[in-house]
Amino acid sequence: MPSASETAAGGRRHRVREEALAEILRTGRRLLVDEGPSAVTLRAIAREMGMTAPGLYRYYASHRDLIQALTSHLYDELAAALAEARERRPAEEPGRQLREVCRELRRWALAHPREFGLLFAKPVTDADTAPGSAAHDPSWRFGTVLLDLMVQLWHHGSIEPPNDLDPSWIVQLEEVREHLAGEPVPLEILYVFVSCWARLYGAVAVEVFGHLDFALTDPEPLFEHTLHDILTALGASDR
Amino acid sequence: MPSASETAAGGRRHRVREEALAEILRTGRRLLVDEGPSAVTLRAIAREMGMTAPGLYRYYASHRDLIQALTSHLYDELAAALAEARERRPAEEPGRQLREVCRELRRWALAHPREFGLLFAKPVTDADTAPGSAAHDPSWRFGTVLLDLMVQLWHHGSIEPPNDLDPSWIVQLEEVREHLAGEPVPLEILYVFVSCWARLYGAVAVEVFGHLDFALTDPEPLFEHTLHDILTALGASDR
DNA sequence: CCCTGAAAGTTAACGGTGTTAGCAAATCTC
DNA sequence: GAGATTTGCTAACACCGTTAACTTTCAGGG
Repeated sequence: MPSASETAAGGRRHRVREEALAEILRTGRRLLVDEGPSAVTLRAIAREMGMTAPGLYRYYASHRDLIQALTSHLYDELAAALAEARERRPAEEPGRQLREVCRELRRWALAHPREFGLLFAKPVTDADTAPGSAAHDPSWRFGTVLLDLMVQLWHHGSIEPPNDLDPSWIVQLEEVREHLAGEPVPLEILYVFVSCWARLYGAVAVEVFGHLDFALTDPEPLFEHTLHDILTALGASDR
Repeated sequence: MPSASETAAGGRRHRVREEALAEILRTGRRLLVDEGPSAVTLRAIAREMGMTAPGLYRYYASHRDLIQALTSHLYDELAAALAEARERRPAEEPGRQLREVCRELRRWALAHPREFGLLFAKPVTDADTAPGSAAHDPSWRFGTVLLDLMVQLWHHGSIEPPNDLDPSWIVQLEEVREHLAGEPVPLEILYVFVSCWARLYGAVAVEVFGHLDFALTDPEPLFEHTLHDILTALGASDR
């Protein structure tokens, strides 16, 4: 029988372990923010926590795993921030909700550029995110906030589907469809979703990665223009 | 007086040095492509070249400098590829030229994702590219290929300037204007250029960085759609 | 022709990194 | 309290960037 000091979350031992796991990630993130990705080192994290590097192997099997866990955590944090932004507008107006969510994505990215870089500049920058890896699910938890909202928008608004849908896409789009709860979404509509996501990602990335610095100090108006285009494509014009 | 074995490029000694500099970069790039950015290491490069790591310091002052030189070289290669693509269409049709150049940018990025990542996912991923650093000029040599073509397009075509140009942009845009040869370009037109660059970068980056993999196997039609939008905004519709 | 001096490359070493093996202590379970 | 499990340690290995000091190579001037 479990000891009396247990909580609902299953065992005191288990609880302090969870706290240690969290502190490792917290420390790693602080290093990431303060000194850049190359400073997120097992020894540095251990040093900051007052322990030695090999001790961390009781919590993460490798440096790679630790970074992956941090990535997952950040995806969740971003998804939570987006969900919170969504709630700032009534559910009856998914257009306004989506606008708020897109703005929050940009806001979060600008406020946390290092974290954004870890999440969204990765697959090519270093180790490959395997299809079934631990970073896959969290990335979906993030993306679903956007996709679900687009589905709502599809119900409320009037998306005009493209007339020329490349047949090679159908296979992959059907896999995406399975990830969406509720009634099935037409593939043409999914195409619009994907193209809007591409546009949104591009608008945020080009700014956060510094590829507008050569010309603009404040790209916000440009982003707002892009956002307007996106919402129009989704049948949710300015009001 | 110089020895008889000299070539036009100034001294045999100097020539073998240039070749060594080039081989270092070549080797570093091969490591980048074959094993990822974290494998581009002084010791690995030296090992592949049959020498020892400290020897490389006769050529580059630090690992950072070497990476920066590699970055510059890749910017130049990309710029050359774009220029070559431009020449595939007659100068009288800057619209077709620009389309070819944009396609070549995507082609190059997909064929060299690691290199693209080094060039275009950097400022946030690690060390900061200082404003006056050596990577600044090469990045301009690349960007100018696009900007010059847009200027040509402005002369030939009909770009409709936006009616609401944020006043805070004027200062920075004027700095961009100085980098362009020939007659001065109106700031409103420059705004269109910048917004098209943002769109182009986003379209390529979202694909190369793998953020369409969840949905699409072949994003080319999506890119072509984006490209059509870009050319339309520049007053160079499909034909 | 040899002599000089710069350039190129070497080895040895320092502190940093991820990672493994083996051990000691603390803590939970019975 | 005894046994088992978890947690953290130290020592060590291979790799990294970087520096210092040394040797070798070799172009060029007297």
